Amino acid sequence: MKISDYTSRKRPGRPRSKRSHQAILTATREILVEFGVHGLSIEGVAEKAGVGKTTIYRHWKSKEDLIAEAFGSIAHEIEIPDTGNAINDLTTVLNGMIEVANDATQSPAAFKKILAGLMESPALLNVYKKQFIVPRRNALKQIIEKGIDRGQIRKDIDIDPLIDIVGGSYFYTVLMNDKPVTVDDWLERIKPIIMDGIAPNE
Amino acid sequence: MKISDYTSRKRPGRPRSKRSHQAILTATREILVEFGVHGLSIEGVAEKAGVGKTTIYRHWKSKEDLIAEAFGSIAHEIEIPDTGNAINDLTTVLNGMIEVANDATQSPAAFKKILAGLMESPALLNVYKKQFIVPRRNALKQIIEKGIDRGQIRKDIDIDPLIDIVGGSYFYTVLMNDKPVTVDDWLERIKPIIMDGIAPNE
Amino acid sequence: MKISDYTSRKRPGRPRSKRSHQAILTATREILVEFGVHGLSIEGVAEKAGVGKTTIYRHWKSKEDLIAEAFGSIAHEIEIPDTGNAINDLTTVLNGMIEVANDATQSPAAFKKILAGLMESPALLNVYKKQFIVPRRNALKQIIEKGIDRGQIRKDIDIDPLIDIVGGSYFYTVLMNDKPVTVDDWLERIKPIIMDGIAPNE
Amino acid sequence: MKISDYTSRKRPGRPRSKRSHQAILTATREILVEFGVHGLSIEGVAEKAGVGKTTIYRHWKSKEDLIAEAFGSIAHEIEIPDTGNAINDLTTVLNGMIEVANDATQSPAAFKKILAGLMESPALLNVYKKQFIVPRRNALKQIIEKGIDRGQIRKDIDIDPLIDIVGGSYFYTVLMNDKPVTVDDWLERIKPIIMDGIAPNE
DNA sequence: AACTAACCGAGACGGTACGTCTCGTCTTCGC
DNA sequence: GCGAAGACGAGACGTACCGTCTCGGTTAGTT
Repeated sequence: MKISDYTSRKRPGRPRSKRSHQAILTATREILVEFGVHGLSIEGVAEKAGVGKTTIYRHWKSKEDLIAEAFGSIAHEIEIPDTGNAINDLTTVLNGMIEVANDATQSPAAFKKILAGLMESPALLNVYKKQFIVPRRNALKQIIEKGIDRGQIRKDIDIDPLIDIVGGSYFYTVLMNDKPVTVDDWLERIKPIIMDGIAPNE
Repeated sequence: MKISDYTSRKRPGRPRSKRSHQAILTATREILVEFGVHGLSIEGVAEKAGVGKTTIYRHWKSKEDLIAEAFGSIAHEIEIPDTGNAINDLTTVLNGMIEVANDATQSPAAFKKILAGLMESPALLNVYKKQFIVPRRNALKQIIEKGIDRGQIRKDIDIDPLIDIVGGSYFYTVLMNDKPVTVDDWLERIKPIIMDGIAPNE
Repeated sequence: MKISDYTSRKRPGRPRSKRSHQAILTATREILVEFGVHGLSIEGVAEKAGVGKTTIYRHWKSKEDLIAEAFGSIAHEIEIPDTGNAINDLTTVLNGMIEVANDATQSPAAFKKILAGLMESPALLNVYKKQFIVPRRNALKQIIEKGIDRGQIRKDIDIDPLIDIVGGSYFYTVLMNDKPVTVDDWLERIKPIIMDGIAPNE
Repeated sequence: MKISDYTSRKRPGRPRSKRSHQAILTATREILVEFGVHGLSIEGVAEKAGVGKTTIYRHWKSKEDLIAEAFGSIAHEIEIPDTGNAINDLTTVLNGMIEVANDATQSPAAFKKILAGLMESPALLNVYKKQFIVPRRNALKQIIEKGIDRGQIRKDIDIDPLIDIVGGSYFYTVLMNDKPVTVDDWLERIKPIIMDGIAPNE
């Protein structure tokens, strides 16, 4: 049983409080957005959530686990678009990445701070990988593969490195720029270079 | 005057001890390599360097400042190669980036840890930018420009985004992979995609 | 509620540890005896007591408060003798003062050091007054008053100044002599002078 | 040569500055009066005197030595009165002790603070003994002896304990009272008790 | 209805590190 | 060589959090 599986009702005794669980997650997310990973302390979360520290450690086995779950609600799952046009679908997914950075946290600077904070430990890095990268990488991959099938993208393309390039440039742009990432900052600038690489050979 | 400008002999009183200054930097670098930014404490540095904490705070105004300077000696300046062949020169610089990651710190995992640690604060991020990115970006830029002049690289290329892509993918590869970056992991994989974008149109 | 009132079980949360509380007091007393007020540091107490510094600050709001309480267990309360003979009773109390100096701290030099240390601050001086002087002064006063009633001490005596003289000479003897105070050093020497002043006029 | 013997002009080089020496003593005395022994730091003295710390340590080998000398100018030497009336002479000397406490330091509270501070270390205690007690004890002793010769004081008196009682009660009164000592507080209160002990038996 | 197991909050626990302070000493320059 | 300025190693200060532990008191679902 996962430590945070508070819903499981096999075991005896008083069940975990959903209210507390939720309050902790909310407090965590708010602190994360306002102060970043760095400025988050368990004691701070406990106070903000009106909860004992023990309760937090009962639900999550570490600070990192808590942050992981809270980050999950920022970089939520995505749907994979399928309009029949691979280029459009790619653009949709990539735009979605920008939106996460700018919208999900209210303040765009917050996303940068959080992202940077996730580098603090291998565990948190894995959170970023699992919660953010993997779903998007999968989406891109599927779209590209479909695009290749449809002849919209040239078929000798090496998909994984391409996605790494896109993901890396996203990551880099988010972290290194002082301003929030915009479509023009990132997508429009990399497009010409990437496009040459994926445009179907005629 | 910078707080760490211990050499300036305008001011009266006992001059800052070069020996202590150096011992602190060395201790910092060693701790950084072994334990990462996260595992570095001022008290640890002081003890390892055989120095009082006050001396550290006298030379650097914060932990970040100290790390910045110590990082500088890991990601040292580079020379810009000029063999007449832009592609070769680019490869040299990019190989150099891999070497920094793998050699400068003895342990390749260390570089990943340090790099991640530098994301902890905007100040440290700037250190990475200034100490690592800017010199390499400048090198790449010069080489590309010369390559364009010589007709080795097509001239409608948008240089800055291209370099961002390369830098981002480097950064991403270093951080996201569990193993040290190798030429094959990174350079050989991105080459085909990048090359299509820069190869001269004939 | 006093900060050190760890016994009160009105408040929620884990109760203060009596074991730690006691260990701190013991360590404090031992350090006090060995090194004096001057040589006592909170960190030293914490280490000797096997306790975190925070625990000390949780139980006592300052170093002075801690010393005050620790001193209390050196200069403990006294019982007021009542044998019917005021002169004997006085002698008992005064001998008790000598015993405190010589016995309670194991080493007589220690009492001198501690007493001197208590002069360091008005707060500590008050501790001495409250913990040491006041109870003894009260005892002497009661005995003298009873002695006057019984006609053992002349009734026109001015009690307070007399006690001041006795207390002062005690204090002075403890502080100024290099050796521990003995009955002969102090009590026997002042007796003739005092006695003349208190012997009943016939 | 005493370390503070700045006047000696045997040795080569720049002579010690009387100006600095004096400034240090003055600053010390002023800080002593205002903040007590406790509140005096060498760094504070250096700054107030406009002098380097080294200079202080060149003139006095320790903080205690400096305080000793500065205290000397507060509890200055006394003259031994000899009016032919021992009781009058005693009163003069004792009044002088009160004056030292109240006048020499401007603020009477200061004397209490300084006196308490002198208990901090055996060295300082010796300063008090040597600078303050010994001269006054000698004066009292001489006067009493002359008084005995003249038949003004009874001759079976034990002089030393008597003086201890007087000195102790002075010391005690200064330290324990919150207000400055006055003639009435101290001298007038102890007189009746002491007098009975010294009045000549007729 | 009583029992019991796991929850809850509050807050204490031993620790580590922080950045600041002052100690008494050391080291340089310029008079 | 003295005097000033100020750096030096040392170590204590009181504070902030860490992750754990310990209370009295809930809150279900068994018996």
